[in-house]
Formats: sequence, structure tokens, C-alpha cells
Amino acid sequence: MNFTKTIIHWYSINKRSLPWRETQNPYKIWLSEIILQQTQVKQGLPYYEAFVSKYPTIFNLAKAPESEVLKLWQGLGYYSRARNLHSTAKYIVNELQGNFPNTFKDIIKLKGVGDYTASAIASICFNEVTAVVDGNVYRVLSRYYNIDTPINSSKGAKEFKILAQELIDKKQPATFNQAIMEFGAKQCTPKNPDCENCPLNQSCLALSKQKTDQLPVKTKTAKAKKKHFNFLVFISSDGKTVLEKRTGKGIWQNLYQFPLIETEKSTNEKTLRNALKNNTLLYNKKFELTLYNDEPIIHKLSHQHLYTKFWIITVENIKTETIYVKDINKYPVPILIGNFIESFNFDLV
DNA sequence: AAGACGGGGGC
DNA sequence: GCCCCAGTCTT
Repeated sequence: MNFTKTIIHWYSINKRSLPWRETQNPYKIWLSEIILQQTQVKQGLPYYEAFVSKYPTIFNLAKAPESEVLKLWQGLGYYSRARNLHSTAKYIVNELQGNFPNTFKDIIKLKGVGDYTASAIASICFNEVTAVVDGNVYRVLSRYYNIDTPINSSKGAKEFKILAQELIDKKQPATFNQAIMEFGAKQCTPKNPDCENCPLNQSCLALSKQKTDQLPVKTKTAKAKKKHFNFLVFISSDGKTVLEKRTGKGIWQNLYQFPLIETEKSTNEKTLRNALKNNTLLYNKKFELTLYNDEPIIHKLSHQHLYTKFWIITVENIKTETIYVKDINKYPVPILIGNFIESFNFDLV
């Protein structure tokens, strides 16, 4: 059974109709590939449509302010993708006269573009014979060839890249790359793969050894740490509140949030009130403090579980940089904040 | 080599 | 509760 021919034939019958399959425009392919990093097609599709609609060309994207790009990205996560996307658009427009680099070697130099994305763009847009290795490819190849090298190791990355590069169809690299990914997404799925109806079930080594549920192998990752977040939702009598831009190293860089007090443990009103005495936003001011959510909202990220409380603080006026509540939806915020803003309904304030 | 980086969805 | 998703960057 010829693996490559079988995969391509399967794809010709089973491929989904997706907007980025109708183009070889490097801007659109690049955009789609960045959006789809660590993101399922179903989740990324509406964002792709929104970006193409708002920024039809790389010149439109390059002209936009970063906060507008982050706003459009809001809810998709991994916001460094959006920051790098915007930064790279400006670079290509300003330094390369808008000409997208057209070889793997040059494409991979772009910020936010690694081996996978450079291979995807080079093959799809420029017919370069360079194999993609994403989560789907790891799964398909580890099963078909019964390879138990951990896929999240540098040895695994090299090994699977070499194998994929041997298997790629030299005459139609773009089709093969998309075919093997689609095959992983729709046929050789992580759970309950449809081996019964698989065109490769006569030659798949994992299936013959009944090991499909043990492949691919991945070494353990650290489990999430608990954190306690207290957001201070200021409301002044003249309809203002406070949002701060996160500028630090960690999560949600360049997104906005209510002033945050992080505590070691879950905190109560008395403790928080005490902590607020020395807060520069409130120093020597009278305020009312109420807890919005009786039970902490548990927001789960890959590496952190955020136990979150929203504290409503009403004051006469605020002695710091404020925004009008009516403008609050213009700012890019983490989904945790966005959900609160939606449920709190500031319009009634 | 190991962590950090989001949010949604499957089971 | 754990794993995965059209991965990349930093330490």
C-alpha cells in the first residue's frame, strides 16, 4: 500500500471546503496558518473571515493600530500570535515593499513563523517541497509506522520531519501536506479513530498491534498552578472606570484588565479592604466595596487556574487615568474580563 | 530541554 | 479531570 498516494486519494474525496483552500495568496495563507496554530478549524474560521474582511491586504493590516488587531483577535488566545502577525505585516510592508518572502529559508525568518508555518506557506503558495509536521502529522505517522519517540522532544521533531519529507509527493507538495493534516483531523483522530473505514488499515502498524490508543507518545507536562486574582471594578458617579494595559512578560500582554490584586489565598472583604487602604487609586478616599461573584470564577488556562473575584468599588471620583464606561468595549481584553463585562451590564450603571 | 503562552471542546 | 488543537518563543 502506497502511503502517499492513498492519503492524496483519500483527500480528493474527503476534503472540506474551506476559504483558505481557494487561494494561494501568501498573505491569506500566512494569516490562516497563524490563526490555526494550536487552534481547531471550527474555532479559527470566524476569526479568519473577520480578518480578511477588515484587512483585505497586508497593507491594511500593517496600517492598523495594534490594539485594533488585538481586539479582533480577542477570545482566540495565544495573543503573541496577533502581536507577531501585526509586527510582521509592518515589516513586510515597510522593509520589503509588501513583497512576501517566497522561500522556506526566508519565510521562517519571520516573527511568529516556525518550521510548520514556513513549510505550509512555502508549499501551498510557492510549490516548495517542504513537509509540514503538525499535531495531525505526528499522530498519523506515529501510528502508521508505530513510532514511539516522544513527539514533544527535539529527537522526535527531527525524526518526524525527516520521515514526512521522505513521504511528501514531490510533484504536489501542497496537496500532500494538506491531505495528511486533513486525514489526521477527520480520519486518524486522537480519540476513537475510524480504523474500520480507513484506507490504510491493512498496513497500519499501530492498528495491527492494537496500539492506536497509545500513540503518539508525549512526555508529561507540568500541571497548572492555582492563582487568586482580585479585579477591582471601579465605578465613579460620573460614569468612569479604570482599565490598565498589561505590559509585563506573562499572559495577556498588551491586553487590558481592571486593576488587579493577586493574593496567595482566597481573600475576603475584610482582608481586601485592608489591602486597599494603601492603594494609590483610593488613598484617603471613601468608597463602597462589594463582591460581585460569591463563588470565585475558575478560569482554566494551560498553565494556570485562575480563581477570580470581581470587586465592585463605587467612589465619587477617581484619581487616576480613567476611561468612560461607555467606551469599555473598544479595548481588547482577555475573555475572562470580557465575560464579566458582558454579564455585569455596565449600561445600567 | 523545559516552560510559558488561551481558550474551546471531546470524552 | 485530562487531553488535544493546521506551534512558537523564551529561558
